[in-house]
Amino acid sequence: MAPKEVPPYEPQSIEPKWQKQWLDSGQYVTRERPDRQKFYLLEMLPYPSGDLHVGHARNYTLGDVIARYRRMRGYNVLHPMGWDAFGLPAEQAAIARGLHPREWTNANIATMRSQLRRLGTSYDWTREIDSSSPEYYRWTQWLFLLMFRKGLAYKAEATLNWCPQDQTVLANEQAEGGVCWRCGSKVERRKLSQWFFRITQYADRLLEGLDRLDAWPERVKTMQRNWIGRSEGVTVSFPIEGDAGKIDVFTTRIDTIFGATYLAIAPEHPLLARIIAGKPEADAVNAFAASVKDKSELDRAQLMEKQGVFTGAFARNPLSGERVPIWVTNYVVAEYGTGAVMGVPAHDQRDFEFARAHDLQIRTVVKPAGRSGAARASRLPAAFLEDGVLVNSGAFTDRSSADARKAMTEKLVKAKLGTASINYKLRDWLISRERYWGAPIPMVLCPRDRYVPVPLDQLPVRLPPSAPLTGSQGSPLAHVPEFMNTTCPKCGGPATREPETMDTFMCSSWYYLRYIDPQNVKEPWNVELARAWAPVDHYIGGIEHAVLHLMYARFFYKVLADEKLVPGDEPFLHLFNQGMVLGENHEKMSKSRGNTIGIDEAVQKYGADALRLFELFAGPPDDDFPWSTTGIAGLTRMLQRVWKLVLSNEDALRSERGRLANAALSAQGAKQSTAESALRLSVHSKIREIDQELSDRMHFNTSVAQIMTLLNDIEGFLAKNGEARSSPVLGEALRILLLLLAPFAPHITEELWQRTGGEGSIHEQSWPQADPGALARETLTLVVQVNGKWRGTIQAPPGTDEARAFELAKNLDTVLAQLDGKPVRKIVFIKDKLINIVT
RNA sequence: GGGCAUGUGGCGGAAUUGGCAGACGCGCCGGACUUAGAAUCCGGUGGCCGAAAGGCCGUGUAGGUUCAAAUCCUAUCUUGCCCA
Repeated sequence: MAPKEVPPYEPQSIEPKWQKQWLDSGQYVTRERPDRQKFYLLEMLPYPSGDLHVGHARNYTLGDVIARYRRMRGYNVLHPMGWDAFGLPAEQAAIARGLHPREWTNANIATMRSQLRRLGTSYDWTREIDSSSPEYYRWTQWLFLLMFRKGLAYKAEATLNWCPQDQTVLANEQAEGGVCWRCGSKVERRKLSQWFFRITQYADRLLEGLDRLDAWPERVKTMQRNWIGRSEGVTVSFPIEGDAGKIDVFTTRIDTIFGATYLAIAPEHPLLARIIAGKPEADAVNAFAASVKDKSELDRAQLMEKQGVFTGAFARNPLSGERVPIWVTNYVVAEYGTGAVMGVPAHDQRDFEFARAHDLQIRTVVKPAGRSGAARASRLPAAFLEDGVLVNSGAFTDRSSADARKAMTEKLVKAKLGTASINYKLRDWLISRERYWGAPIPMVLCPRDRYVPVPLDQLPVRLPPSAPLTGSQGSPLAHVPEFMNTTCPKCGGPATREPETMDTFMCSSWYYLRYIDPQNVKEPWNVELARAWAPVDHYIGGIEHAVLHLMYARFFYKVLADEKLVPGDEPFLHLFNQGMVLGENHEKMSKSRGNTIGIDEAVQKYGADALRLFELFAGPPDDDFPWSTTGIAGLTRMLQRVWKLVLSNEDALRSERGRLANAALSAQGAKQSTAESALRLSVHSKIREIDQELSDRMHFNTSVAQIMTLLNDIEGFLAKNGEARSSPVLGEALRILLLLLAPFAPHITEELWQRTGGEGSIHEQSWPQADPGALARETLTLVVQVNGKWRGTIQAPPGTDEARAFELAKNLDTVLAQLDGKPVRKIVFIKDKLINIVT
């Protein structure tokens, strides 16, 4: 039988056809199916920037492959999509172009939604959410009020991070290293009254939960642990000389207190003004403090030189009784700990550098265990940071660091000069923003009743349709009288609304719960449904949210768990951080570098299936890889070969389908030719290996390679066995090829399934099962080594013993030549694998 | 400075448990088809020696453990990330 003429493969026409069909038929709408095991698969909520490139396409493709695979495996899959639609860029665009943020956002959502559909993703679009819609932010406000009721939301004045570019305050996490997480501007310090969430109350639980997240990348957990920054130590008081006050310092190394030769305090320290009052040093101190305060946190953090001035005041060391000078320095930050540290130059590197620069005493009080005599301080090249044995420490001399810490703490506690305490780097989460495009904070300020929450039945507090957007002058809402002027829900008197909006990280801290019950108008979600679906089984997103979104969402979830609104206490079981797609020049893809490849462009040129395959094939999903124009062309070629192969051998596929079950094929194994058995071995071993990747390891690059190999094997089989075109083994191979390829390239497989008479959608078929009969081999290839070097292979039936293998091996010419009559000293034999002859 | 990653052909990468290094793809070389090209198909493709059979070398570098090391250990360098 001559190969049939086949029509050309035209992704541009078949792909949109199936995308429409899938959407119209509601094939991917998720229904409650208590009879099936649930699988909640989620990619991080995207911000509708309206600008998707092939790098963004990568994690949606990864997610879609998993979703399609799990459905074929019989899971009830929840795979939703929505928009993190509040946020600054919409407002900036409004200022720059006079567009309303709503219009700009809607246009971007429309673009991105169509781009995602054009990729062939299988989202349940009936659950789509828009965090900037009143139907959604009503519940964000509801959650704010829940926090308020639980005493977890409060308003307080503090010195905060202010981004001059974005004209708003930022949470600590969002100003890491002193720069704005969004725009990279240097952050300024401003004293303002703002709303906070008491995330610090959950610090220990956030830490403890990390230990149970086995399926999270270790580095994300480490980053969260570092950010929370728990340290155990002592808060110890240094009484100020000639003053009733005292300076509290926190230290994890109380054992070094006898080496404290000065105290360093932040320029913002509350007692500073008092201790310098009337002193000759006052002017110099004030000038220095002012110059430091002027600098941004970034400048302060990056300043190599440790600067400071003496205040003229002294304090008393509570254990040694020694008099220590108090300095104001630029390296102690008011926000951390108590805003003061004890300077122990011999045992802290920063103190060491500072002491060197300002000629302060360096006194060794801990020496390495087992060495006699303290090193001479003047000759120390650096501070000695480790634990050891105490010297020069009064009654504590000769004790170990650990011992001394215990004893000193006890003594200080008894004397009421210290307390054992735990310090965290984590600060409370600042959630108010001076911007328009966000969810209004549902609080009313009444002259009589102070802050009064808006009653739940009055939610949502709607954003006014417009507000003056200038990018300056504080909260835009404050300039909208219709919004601001209201009545107090408590006393009915005139009152004003809170003019600030919420951090958009609040919207994304709970959205995965809204997908579970997106149309609910009575509550944010139904608790029973949450029990059925939460937590998210597999979460895919970028490493940039390691601390931000992922910590906020965990905090929310724990609060909700306390309220019994969700099952368990961690929202995301398995976390996956995908790598980046770099430009063809191996640089990060960005507009400014001019190396971006848009989704539309790529789909137009190569088709969605080829794009998806390339994104998966180019490398393991957690590594970066560069875009390659010739690389993706190779995937188009592969799809063309699949197309031709299947259509020109349609008859084999049709005749096999439905008539011969796997079992029947296996039973007639004896009747199969060697070539047929070899083909079945290839087919069924691919099932097994692809299965393992899709459910465990997620290295889809090797799965795609397996499918390519299978394609090569089928073509090779046909090239050598032209007469086998009607073989049921060929039919089975083609059917399984299509099924295995379906999650990766959903359109071409759907089209071929239909063209070859398959019933229903290929995506609703069961995933193929590897047939153990096909995997059983008559002979295996054993590696033969002489002295650990490869010298050939032998064919032997499974279970061949050492003696027989040695017989076969020593007859190989290459082995004979190597043995060369030398006596065999030892044989290493690994059954069914290898024999190594040692001479 | 500390911690965690990372390093394999011309390129992307594979080798899941210590057991044939380089699967699969790209690129390149040769051939078929073609007036020619494109597309497609077939063959080759780590380096060195060799007509071939085959041999030697080879996973950043230097050591080590082992019958056997890309894989384990020690030191060191590169690049990246996090912390300071």
